[in-house]
This record gives sequence, C-alpha cells and structure tokens, in this order.
Amino acid sequence: MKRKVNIKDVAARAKVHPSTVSRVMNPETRSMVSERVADRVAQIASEMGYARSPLASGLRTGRTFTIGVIIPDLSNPIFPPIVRGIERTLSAEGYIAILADSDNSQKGERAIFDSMKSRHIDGLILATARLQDPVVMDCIDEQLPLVLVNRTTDTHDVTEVINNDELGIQMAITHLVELGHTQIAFLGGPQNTSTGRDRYQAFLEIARTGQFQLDPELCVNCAAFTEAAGHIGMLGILAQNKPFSAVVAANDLLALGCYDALDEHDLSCPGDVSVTGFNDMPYADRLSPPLTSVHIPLDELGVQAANLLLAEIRDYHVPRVTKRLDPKLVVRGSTAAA
Amino acid sequence: MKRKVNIKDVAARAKVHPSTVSRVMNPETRSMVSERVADRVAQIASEMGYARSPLASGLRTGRTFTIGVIIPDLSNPIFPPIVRGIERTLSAEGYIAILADSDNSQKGERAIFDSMKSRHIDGLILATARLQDPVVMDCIDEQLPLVLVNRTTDTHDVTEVINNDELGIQMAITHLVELGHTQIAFLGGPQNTSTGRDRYQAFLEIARTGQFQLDPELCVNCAAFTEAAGHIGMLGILAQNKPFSAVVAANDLLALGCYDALDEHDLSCPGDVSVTGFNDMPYADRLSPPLTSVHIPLDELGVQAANLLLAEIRDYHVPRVTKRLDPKLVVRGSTAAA
DNA sequence: ATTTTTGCAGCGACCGGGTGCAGCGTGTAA
DNA sequence: TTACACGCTGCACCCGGTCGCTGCAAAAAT
Repeated sequence: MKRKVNIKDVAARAKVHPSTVSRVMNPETRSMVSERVADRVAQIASEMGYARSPLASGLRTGRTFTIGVIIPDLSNPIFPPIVRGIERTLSAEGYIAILADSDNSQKGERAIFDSMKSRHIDGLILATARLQDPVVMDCIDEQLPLVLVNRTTDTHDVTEVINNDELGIQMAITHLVELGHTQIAFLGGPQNTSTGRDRYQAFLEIARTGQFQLDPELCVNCAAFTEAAGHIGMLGILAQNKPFSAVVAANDLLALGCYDALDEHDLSCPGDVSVTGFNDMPYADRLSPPLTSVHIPLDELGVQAANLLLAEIRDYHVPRVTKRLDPKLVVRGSTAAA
Repeated sequence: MKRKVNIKDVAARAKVHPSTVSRVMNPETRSMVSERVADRVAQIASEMGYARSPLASGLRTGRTFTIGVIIPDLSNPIFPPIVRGIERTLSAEGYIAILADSDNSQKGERAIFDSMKSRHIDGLILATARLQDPVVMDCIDEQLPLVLVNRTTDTHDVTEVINNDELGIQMAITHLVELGHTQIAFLGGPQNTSTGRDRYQAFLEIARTGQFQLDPELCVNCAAFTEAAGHIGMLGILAQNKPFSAVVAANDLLALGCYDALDEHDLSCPGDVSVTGFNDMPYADRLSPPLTSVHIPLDELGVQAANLLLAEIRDYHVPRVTKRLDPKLVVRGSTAAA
C-alpha cells in the first residue's frame, strides 16, 4: 500500500504551515488565506495527489459527510427508486449514503441505528418508521437531523416526505365508481405503519361520502406489505361469500397476492373483479393483467428527502415540514366496467 | 447534542489508564489484559454507555470496517437482491456498506471510487466492471481488496463471483430446440461487458454444435441492458424479414423490449415467437406472458461476494478465485412449441 | 509620525483511540 | 539469594486534520 500524501507533506513542499494547507483545502476556510498562497498551495497539493481525509477531519469537527439510510426491505420494488434519488442528490453535495436494510424488524433497525450513530453520521433518512418509533425519538433527543420518507409517525416536529395517500385512495375509488362499481372491497396493509393506517382511514372516510356501499367485513388489513400477506388477506375476503366487484389494494404487492387468490377461486381480473394497486411499482405495466395503480413519484420522494435533510444539517433549527407529494392514477388493464 | 462518553471517561471511572480501556474494548487485544481488570472495565464501559468510535480507531489503524459497493444501475431489478445479500453478510461481521450507483458511466464510477478511497474503505465490491476497467487496475495497484460481482474483466487475478453464463445460454437453447425451434435469433447485450460478451460467445459456440440453424444476421447486440435498447435491437432483427421462431435474449430487460417490438409487429409471444430471458428478475413470473428465463441466484451472488471480500480483507494474500454459480432454467409462458 | 485596525500565517493543543516500549511486581529456577 | 522470565499496566507518541490564539507586518486612521 503506497503511503498517501498528507497535509504535512504538502506543507513541507509548499514551505507553509500545515494549518495553512488545511485552510486552503477546505472550501469553507479558503478565504482566510491570501489568494497568492492559496493558489500555490492548491497547485502543489494537486500535483502531489493530495486528498483530504474525511476521517481525520470528521474526528475533529464531528461532521463526516455521511448519511445513514435505513429501509425496511430492499426487495420491495418501491425502495430502489427512492434510494437512488437519495443517493444521487447526496453525492452531488459531497455526501455519501450508508445503506442498511432493517428487514422489517425493530430489533434490526435499532442495531443498525446504533452502528450508524457510532459512525457519526451527519443525518438519517428513515423509511422504516412505525407509528411509534423509538429511533425517531432518539434522533430528536440527540438532535440528529432526521427525515422520514414514504412513511411517517405519530411524533410531531419531524421533517417528512410522504405521498398524499388520501388523494391516492380517493382517485382509485373515484375511478372504480365511474366504472360503475358499487360494492368495493379493501385490502389494507399493517396498521402500525402510516401508509397502512392512512390508506385504510382514507377508504373509510370516502366511503362515508356515500359514493359506494361500504361493508366493513369486506375490509381486511394484511399483516405485511407482501404478496403472501395479500394472498391470505384476499382469501379472507373471498371466504365470506359476499358480493363485490372491485378491490382497492393498499399496495401493489398486496394486489399481486390478490391476483393469486382470485386465480384460485377461478375469478378473472378484470372480468369478475377489478383491482387497483398502490405505488405503481416498476413493471406494474408489464403484469398480467397490467395493474391499474396509484403512481407515486418515488425518485422525487428520495430527492426531496435528501434536500430537506441537507437543509437540516446546515441549520438544525430550520422549521420541520411535511412534504406531501401528489400521486396520480395510472389506469391499466386490471380495472374494467362492472 | 449530549456529549458522548469516551475512553478517558471510562478510564477515569475505572481508575485505569485509557490504553487499558482501549485494549479491553478491542476484541483483538483484550487477551493482553488480565481477566479481572478486563471484566471490571467492560462492565463499567457498558454501564456508562461507552461505544468505540470507528472514526478514531480507523484513523490510527487504517481500518474503517466500511465497504464500498458500486453498482451500475439500481433500477435494474437484478441489483437490489445482490445488494441485499451483500449488506446482510457484511453487517453480520460488523462492516457497513456504502452504496453508490454509477449510472452506467465510467466518469461516475471514477468519481465514486475516488470518494470511497478517500474515506479509507477496507474493500470494494464492484458490479460495474467493463472488460477493461481502470478502477480494477487501481485496486490492484493499491492493494485494496476487491471482489467483482455479476460481471468480470479481462484482468486476471481478481476475485469474482459470477454466473455460469455459458451454461445458462446452453439451457435456454436446449429448451428451445426441444420445443422444435430450428431458427433462433439472439438479442445480445453491450459487448464491453463480460455478461454481454460471454452470453454472445456462448450462443455462437453452441450454434456451432449444430443443434439449430445459426444466422449471424439474426444476432443483434444492443447498446445497453435496458428495455429501450432491447426494443430497438429487436426491431432491427424483425426488419430483416427473415424467418425465425424464437429469440434468446441476454437479459430480461432486453426480453421486455423484445415483447414491445413483437407487439408492434402484431406478432404474439409465444404463439408466433418464443422468447427466453436471462436473470429471472423479480416478478418475471408476473409478466405478460410470464417470462421463461435463466434464473441466477442473485442473493447468493451477493453473499458469496461479501464473504470472499471479508476473507481478502483478513489476509490480502489469499488466492484469487472465480466463483461461478450455476443458474437454472425456469420455464414459463413465453416459450411454446414451434 | 504615531496609533489603531486589519489581514495573514504560524503555533500547538486537540479530536478519540491504538501501540511499541519501558517498568514493575511476582514467580521460578539456579 | 540472585538471576531471569513473564504477565500486566502505564507512558508517550502517533494517526491527519482543525481551530482558537498569537504575533507580525502592512494599511488605514488620527
């Protein structure tokens, strides 16, 4: 391993004090050095291939230009686009992302968080939040900049970038009603997540406006946002032998599980039952049938989260905001007239 | 921000020298301290909530327990499972992954690599490799542990975990031949990547054994592993107006582009043309039609890559190996008898 | 001409741990 | 009783930048 050139090497060659080199190499302090000296030092530094060590400077300053990103499940196709948006935005500002998958476990999340904390991350982007989430409290206690993405919590005063779920559910229902559906089932997600709860609440809320017939027994909340859970949930709905002609799923993966359950009951989609998803995951247009879904600007979610976090890092006292991005409905082959 | 307890605080409370605490807290040096003292110090440290700072120790030792992971495109669905396998394996050993997406650009990859280098990563997992890749050379020059995953290079003496592409292509062809296809087209990938080249070469190789009719003009290599490129490539094949009844695509996304092109020519799959993909991306079974594809153990690819890297970190002089995992063919609805 | 201000670069402690070496006390063999 | 070995702990310096302070000289103000 070739020895790296350090600040002292540059200083010696430029016949200045190491601290002068330090000031030159740091954009924020460069103005403290006369232009003549600065240029010469910068020149020599680049000739010698000098690169600042974020480790050393981080040790002194407490800032590492490192951001933690915790997601619940990388194999859920909505997260890669979000992560990508985050990563792209952060790296443009000189930050890097350390990514971890909590595997949907509280314990895992805790361990990851501790490991990240010990590494002195400058901020955290959390996509795993439960409605009550100890990690969120910890961040607030320690004044660690935090942004929630996709999901939110019951804790106030946290910056978050989420989808407008109520609007999304509204659009799905309106679409189905316009197609003439009057008996609509709901396949929901885990109620300890904001996405699960909010979409469920929105469904109930809109039902109350009387656009369609609400049957509480046709509303089933699944244990997880997975195909398997959706499958089980949908079987539960079908087992009741009640009439319905459409299903609003709180998530695309649930909708896929729903496809399976319908298949098993020899029901066709959209012939017998129309299905709407939520998230518009990549390749939703390629599914069989192509899934009508509520499209969320995933990449944008990531970009905004990263930008808000950077703002909070620069000044911890910026006001906490909730960015609610509007989704749009993408109509495809899984919905048809009643 | 509450001040963190450091090694000196613990030392003072335990009435020992800081260096003793240091030795106790580091598993590798703990044996240098008598068991009595070690237990007491460890006890006090945990009471005080002491956590070692990887930054500080990294500065001294040059080891940061941080691994760089560079992938070409996180939105390509084969990468999330690989990343997940990597991340899971690394974190179990106390390492963390810093993830970056090179966006398929050499320049981007370079910049990311430099940034990672300056952060003193202990090793690098690269999924972006071109056949000639300067980053690979750099790693060797600097003796930075490196493992290539999914793709390989022309450079020797690099540890790599890749799929057995020849076997995969072989299985796809055999399947089609058994279905009675005699005129088979090939939709290849970029020839500056190993996966692009190897799959193409395998196709030519197997053609030479005479199992089917090879028409070089029915072999088109696309500019990228994307749907758009596959679409264009397939249109090129169709434009020749030559007879063929099956297409072997070097990648699932190319196969999707192929679906589109067939659609535009009012050809049905598998009715008029059978299509095989490669990678068996998540939800390939959900596509319309469900894609017959060569399944690669993606998660396992990541796990093995991480383990090999850890071995190389522990001892840089372990022999370089090439792990070639065997794929298997998953037959679905996109292939049918000729 | 003298004092005051201002700008610039040097100095050295410091961040939080790691590590070679010295010193010390005890045990053991000669 | 002396010599030597050995196990443990303390000491001091190191890693690579950063930053408050100081001193100095030139510029500006009086």
